[in-house]
Amino acid sequence: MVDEPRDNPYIRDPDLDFKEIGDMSKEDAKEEVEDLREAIEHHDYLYYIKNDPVISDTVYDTLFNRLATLEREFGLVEENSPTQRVGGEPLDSFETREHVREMLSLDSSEDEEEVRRFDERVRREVGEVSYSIEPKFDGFSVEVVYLEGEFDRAITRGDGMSGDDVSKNVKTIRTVPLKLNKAPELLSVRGEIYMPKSGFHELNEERLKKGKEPFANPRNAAAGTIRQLDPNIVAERPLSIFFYDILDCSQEVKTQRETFELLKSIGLRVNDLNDLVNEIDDFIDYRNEIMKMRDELEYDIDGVVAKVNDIDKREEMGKTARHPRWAFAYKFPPKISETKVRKIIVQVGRTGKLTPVALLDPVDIKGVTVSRATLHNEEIVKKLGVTNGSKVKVERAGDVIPEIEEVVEKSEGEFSMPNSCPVCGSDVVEEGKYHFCTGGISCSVRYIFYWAILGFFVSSLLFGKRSGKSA
DNA sequence: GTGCGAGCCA
DNA sequence: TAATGATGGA
DNA sequence: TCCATCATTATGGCTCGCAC
Repeated sequence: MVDEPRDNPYIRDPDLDFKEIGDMSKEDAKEEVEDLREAIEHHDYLYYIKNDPVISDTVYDTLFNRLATLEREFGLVEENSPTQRVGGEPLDSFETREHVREMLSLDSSEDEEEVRRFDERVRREVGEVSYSIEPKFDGFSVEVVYLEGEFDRAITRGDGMSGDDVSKNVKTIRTVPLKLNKAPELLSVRGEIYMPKSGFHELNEERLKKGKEPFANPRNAAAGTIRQLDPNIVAERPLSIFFYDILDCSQEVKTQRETFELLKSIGLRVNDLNDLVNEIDDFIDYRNEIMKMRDELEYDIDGVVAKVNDIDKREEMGKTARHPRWAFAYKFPPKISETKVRKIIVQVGRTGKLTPVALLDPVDIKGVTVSRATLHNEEIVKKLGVTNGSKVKVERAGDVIPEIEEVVEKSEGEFSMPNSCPVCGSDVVEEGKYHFCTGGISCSVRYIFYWAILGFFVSSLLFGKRSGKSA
């Protein structure tokens, strides 16, 4: 638990009878600024993280304004002062930065059997284990680094090795502390940024009033917000964060449980639905319990995660190129909707591979309009029996990728791959389960250069127009 | 002001 | 983000 | 046979920069 600062006059029943600025020396101001910062940090913690404020909003605002005034009048503005959350100059672009350690994604499935197989593999490799279990948040993850207990930087996941430095934007998030309490010298943590459902709805109402397009769903609103170059806009959007992992820490941590305890004790916001179990059955029950609560939560989740609690055992299990081998996400079943296939089209990829894609009557699946779904190859289309005009069940696999589940109502005819390439007209050949365009380079070249030529044409027009004007 | 591609998130 | 299929190792 | 890995394909929403 974060300690209450001692000998600070602005914690409980703050004295708001401030000295006249004209009567103060710079030393006086410095002292007061330090007390105010410490107090405001603490009040932020109580308000945003513990949800248990000890002063009213008006008193808070008074303290905040006093701090801003002193900083301005005496030239005491500092980067990690609470007053610096808001505002700042817009960036030209984001800098790319390396993570202290790679940020992997989790292996996952909706299938209970897969979860049991994961458990068997774990026990085969490292013996008896307990699992730390927690919800899987549907936001986007960032690395946040604290040095000497002070906020240093925040980096998006990117390709896992390095990402964009979005520090200025992340600093506007009230649930991200700028200073930590008794923190290790070096601490790099992973957290999930999200937009609370209520904030999302309020934001959309405001946007409608202003005649702007509402956002489609909280996740994309949050992801879009963090890509804003102007932190002032970010500051007005309701973002929040949960921290859940340590990437690097100068203090030894032995288990996932200790991770949560450490994060909490230094003032980082942690979700409280996590638990510890010894049996995989308990994890499966947990998933079903959380699934029932899903709609009542203030944030979107797309499943639950089990992590081997003991960190030595994790190291023993290691990782693959994409996932740690000691963790597994048990996802919720995707929402299934019915719609009609308007038409099956065939796309040609960079390598000349032909892929059938179903164009659908648009349906809304959990805040996303689905209007097309890949059918992978001819064999799969035939196995499913998808034809133009048939009624189908669609889901979003992993709540992301549209996928045709089954045909509900067939229609006339049968799909087959065209004999000639829909892009260049060359012959099409079969290679295993796939079809390829024999136009080879000339097809893909034509495909790519079509745009290049168009671009050249347009730019030469433009060039002609400009030189005409200047002449 | 609008539209489109690139590049990002999942 | 997911699914697929080829490939290579145990 | 089982498993992991790789390359390739695919979706939708969002912001930004640039062209018009």
